[in-house]
Amino acid sequence: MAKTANKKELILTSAYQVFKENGLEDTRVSQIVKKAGIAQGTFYLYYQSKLDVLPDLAQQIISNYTKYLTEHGDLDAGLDYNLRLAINRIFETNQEDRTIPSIVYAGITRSGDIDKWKVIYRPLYDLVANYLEAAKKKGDIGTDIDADYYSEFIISLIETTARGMILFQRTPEEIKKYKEELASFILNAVSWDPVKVL
Amino acid sequence: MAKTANKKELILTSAYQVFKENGLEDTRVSQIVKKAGIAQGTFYLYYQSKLDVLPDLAQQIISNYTKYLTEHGDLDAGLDYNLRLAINRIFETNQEDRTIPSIVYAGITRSGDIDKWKVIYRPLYDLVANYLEAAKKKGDIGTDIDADYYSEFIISLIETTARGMILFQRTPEEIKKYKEELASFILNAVSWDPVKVL
Amino acid sequence: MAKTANKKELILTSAYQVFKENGLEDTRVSQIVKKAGIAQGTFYLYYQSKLDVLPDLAQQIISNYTKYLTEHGDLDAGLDYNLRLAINRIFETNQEDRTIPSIVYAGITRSGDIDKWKVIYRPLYDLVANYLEAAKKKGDIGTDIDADYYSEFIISLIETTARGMILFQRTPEEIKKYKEELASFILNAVSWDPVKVL
Amino acid sequence: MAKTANKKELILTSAYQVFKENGLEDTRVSQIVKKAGIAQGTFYLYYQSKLDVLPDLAQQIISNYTKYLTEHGDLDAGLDYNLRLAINRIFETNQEDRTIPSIVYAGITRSGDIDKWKVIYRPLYDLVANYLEAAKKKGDIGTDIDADYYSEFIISLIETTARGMILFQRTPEEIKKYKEELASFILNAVSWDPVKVL
DNA sequence: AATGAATGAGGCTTCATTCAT
DNA sequence: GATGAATGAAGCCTCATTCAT
Repeated sequence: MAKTANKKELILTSAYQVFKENGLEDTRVSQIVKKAGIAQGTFYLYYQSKLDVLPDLAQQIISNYTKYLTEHGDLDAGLDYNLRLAINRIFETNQEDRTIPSIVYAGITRSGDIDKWKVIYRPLYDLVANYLEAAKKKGDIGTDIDADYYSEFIISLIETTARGMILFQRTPEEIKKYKEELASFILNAVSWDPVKVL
Repeated sequence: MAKTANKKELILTSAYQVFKENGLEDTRVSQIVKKAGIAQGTFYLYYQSKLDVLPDLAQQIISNYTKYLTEHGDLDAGLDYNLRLAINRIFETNQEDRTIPSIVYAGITRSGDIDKWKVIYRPLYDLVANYLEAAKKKGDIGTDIDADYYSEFIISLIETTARGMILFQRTPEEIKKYKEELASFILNAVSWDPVKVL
Repeated sequence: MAKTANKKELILTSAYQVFKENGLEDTRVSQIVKKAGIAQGTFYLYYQSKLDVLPDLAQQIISNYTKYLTEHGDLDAGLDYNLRLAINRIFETNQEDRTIPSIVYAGITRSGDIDKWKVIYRPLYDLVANYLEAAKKKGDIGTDIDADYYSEFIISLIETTARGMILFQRTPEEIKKYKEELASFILNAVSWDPVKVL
Repeated sequence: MAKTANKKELILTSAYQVFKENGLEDTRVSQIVKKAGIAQGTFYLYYQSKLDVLPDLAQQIISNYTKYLTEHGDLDAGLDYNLRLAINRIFETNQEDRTIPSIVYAGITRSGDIDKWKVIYRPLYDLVANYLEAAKKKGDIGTDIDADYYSEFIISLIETTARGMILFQRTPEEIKKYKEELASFILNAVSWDPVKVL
């Protein structure tokens, strides 16, 4: 039934908006259903609790990263370019929507279904791993690094640092500096030679 | 007054235990006071809410890291040695007590008093920055890296990765591998030359 | 229409099973329809609520008593024999299915249609009354007892006592003793002379 | 603290009144606390649910029977007198308050704590057993009857029959007749010789 | 400072019932 | 007749917080 997919979509969209407005803690199921224009009981037809929608939401967020980087990235442009693209995108997204770190972090932490999260992050990890493998072939970075582990470290570090920008309320100037230092740190980590901070 | 300090200590100790047993969400003030053997109202003489005790708890955890590394670290032993010491210590502590990531993260996220956190982490950041500066002087690592930023990245990355070990229930073998890769990643990031994974 | 009778039968059968498993309170219409393999709405085509099926269920239970006693009883065998037969049967049925007292009692208590219950019990009362009348003719029991009242007392007492066996979780030995004492009590009540407990 | 006993007493009193007005099913905890003039949460300091108060209520009801019979009964007056006193009292109490059978029956049925009920009924059983023993000594009734079992049967039968009066909405005339027949049934059951219905 | 009985707001969740298909 | 997604009223119960002692 088309209606079904529709209801779930409605819940997802409105849950995201309410989380954004009120934060995770202060979001009530009643607010979600009100915004979605559905009955209270309908919510429980699709999710068990407000936290239960987090994986689906995170799925969208992470997918958007992957989608954006796939569309705007350029394997030939070098690791440097693609890495900075990723940093910018993740920083900006977090900046625009301060609730994202909560959704993603709290979602992972509280979710009973941890395997879901592996699946969610997989495409993003693979994308970055591809960057690394391409750079290896071009001779830009060390051939002995393990792309699978390093891609995880890279994504984790970018996300964590982006989160810190929000938590500690960094100014735009500070953020700019952090992004540069972060890029240098990561590039150093993978490169044959240390990359100079510009 | 000794009594007063005693009560606060009691709350802290028992709060920690209850958090450990039940997790942050499922901890009730009533459980904390019960375990502490004090009256419900007494809790509010010292803390405003259960979340209000998190900074004090995190303070202890992070201080323990600093203390341990100060005692067991050795500036002359080289960055490699001290870094692996830090990784091991943080991984082990998280492994022994799975509630630590929640305490530290949720503490930061929910705390109204964000400046408190800067103070808490400062000594640990400084310690790692010292390692870097010492390594610079010895000519082990690049002189152009910014020790302040890099120390933050390093600590963040270790903590985030350690947390991942728990969340994704990594086996001891996997954890060992992760620790090695993580050390290599960080050492690469700061060194003149890439460090080979053993 | 055969289909219709079929659905009602399905509901009755599955309702009985669910009551048996979960008890009256904890039974949901959703469970009944699930077990019956029909749609939620279909239930309401035949019954107004879960309590509404109780009279039909009790009807079956009480009819089974009457049927069994009619088939296995023997007017010539004397009151003693038939009474013990009834006690055994009612005790055993209750023992096998602990939900029967609830069905019968709650059915009567909550049912709006009390006349239905008079009809349900009538055949069983009449059967016992027949036993008493036959015994009167044979001179075994007092001619001045009112068979209509006494048959009610007898059935009520057996059912109540049988229910007590379950509630108070009597052991098989205790139950045996209760059955004997109960038979003696009832036989004394109707006989010219007290009947000795064996 | 005197206050404590007070609150529990308040709950008990008002619960009884609300049960009486609305019946067991249609009673809400909110109604009980409103009538008691206490906060909703206070209720749960003393009872886990509305059903949880039933044993305490039944305790009072059964105790009242015992108390009344102890005060108005007369061992020397003979079993006949005391039995009719009990029948009258139980019938009248049930008649005055139609919710009593529900309280007592549902209380037993739903209570998790079945031992509580044994304690509640014990004094009443003992009282009737005493009547029987006294009658034995006077030679009024058979010496071979077991007073413990018979007293249970007698009380059960009176209560069940009294309940039937309400359920089937018997007229005062019918009730009178039932009481007589019931007395005769019970007296026959214990006597050396059948007692004539007057 | 310490106590702990009392408070009461309000979110969660269930589940009988409906009704468009 | 049959379906089952959707409804939404309504009651339970928790639990942080207070305050008289």
